[in-house]
Amino acid sequence: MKKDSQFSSVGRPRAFDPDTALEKAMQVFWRQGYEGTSLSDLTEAMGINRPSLYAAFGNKEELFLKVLDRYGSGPVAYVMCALDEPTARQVVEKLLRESAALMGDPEHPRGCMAVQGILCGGQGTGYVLEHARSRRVAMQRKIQERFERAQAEGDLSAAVGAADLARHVVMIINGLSIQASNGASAEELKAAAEFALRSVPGLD
Amino acid sequence: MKKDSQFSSVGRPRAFDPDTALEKAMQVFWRQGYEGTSLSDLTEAMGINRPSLYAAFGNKEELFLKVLDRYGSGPVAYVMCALDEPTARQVVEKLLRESAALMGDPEHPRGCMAVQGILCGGQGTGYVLEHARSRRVAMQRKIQERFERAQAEGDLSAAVGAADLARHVVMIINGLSIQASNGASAEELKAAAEFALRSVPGLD
DNA sequence: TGTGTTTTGTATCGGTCGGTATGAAATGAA
DNA sequence: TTCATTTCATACCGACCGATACAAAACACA
Repeated sequence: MKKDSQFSSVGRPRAFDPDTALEKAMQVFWRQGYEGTSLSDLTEAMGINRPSLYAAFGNKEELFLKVLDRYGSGPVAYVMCALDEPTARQVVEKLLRESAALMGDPEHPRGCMAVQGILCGGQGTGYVLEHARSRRVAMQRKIQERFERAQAEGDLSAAVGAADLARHVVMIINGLSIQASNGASAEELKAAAEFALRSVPGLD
Repeated sequence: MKKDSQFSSVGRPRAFDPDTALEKAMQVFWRQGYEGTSLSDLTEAMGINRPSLYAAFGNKEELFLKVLDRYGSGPVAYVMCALDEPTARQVVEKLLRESAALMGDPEHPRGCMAVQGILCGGQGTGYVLEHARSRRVAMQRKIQERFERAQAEGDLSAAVGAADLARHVVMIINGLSIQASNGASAEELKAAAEFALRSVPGLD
């Protein structure tokens, strides 16, 4: 019985901060994708050596899943936050504007990590690919449920399908991601979000 | 001075058809992406061995570029074809409907190859990545120029920016691609295209 | 039947991949 | 000081990567 993931006061203390190391790993995966990132890339960026990485994070797959968690609760936390907006219109506004802002932010790599780093993949990447895909689907479902609530509360027309609208919004966000990786500037992304916002039907 | 790419009547005849081999290669790259596809995957799918592949197509990079050409003049030829429609509205309709049809077609891998197989990439894939990106940008520009013509011809409101509209349409198409790789059915993709079509502004 | 030419199959190249064995170094406890 | 425990750094593992060397095989031509 090992007491893993529990920091122990005995033994040699680790010479790195797991949280900042995870942040560095996220940057690399974000920029290069899962398959495009080698362990050498990771250890160099994280400032640690291989055995330390495996001891702290398991292996490359598990590290990426941890990075995905961090990504969801960090840079794209605005998604869940946007669902708390009072009306469907404000939810969509916040989703699109924050997405454009994030993907145009020069501080991060371009585009969405869950799109950038995961779409493609050979046979060895089945598990990671499936995991990230289910995350994207889950996000879309959350948005759909929010729209269903909005219809029940009366601030969204019942004429449009909540599933259709949610899918449309997610498509716009993913479109923004690809525009960003195509080299679109922050201003262009902002303009694209506003343009799409003007065209979404059913939002009072 | 070698006379390459010219079929010579002398010497042992090749035992495979380069065109069908290229088709097989496209299927694999489409499904697995550039980095996710190994030479063993390619030779197995194409039914040829390594030296034959190199003699006929150069190397992995050149093969992928040839596949990209084939992709543009084959499965996605409808894009250039759609630009010949008489009005901007019909152009957009054809673009979105054909995109949804292609990406939902169970005969091909899901999604768009230029998105699926190229977005992510490490340092070694710079040239291929840049090439495919410039293709996506060029396609968007073609669509923009078509809209500018439509504005000059009067079937598209001058109130909307041609660049904005073109970018929006491309974003929808790319969004469809990601929906497809998320597992959306052909019917869902069709519905998504119709929904987006209803919401595009400026189309009479 | 040779002879030159091109493709074929096999076997292999150096390099890099993800993942580890091993022992030294650094701590708290005894 | 000594020991148990944990992390550190080095060096290495087999497997696979993209790419080739080499010679046998299959053709046209003489």
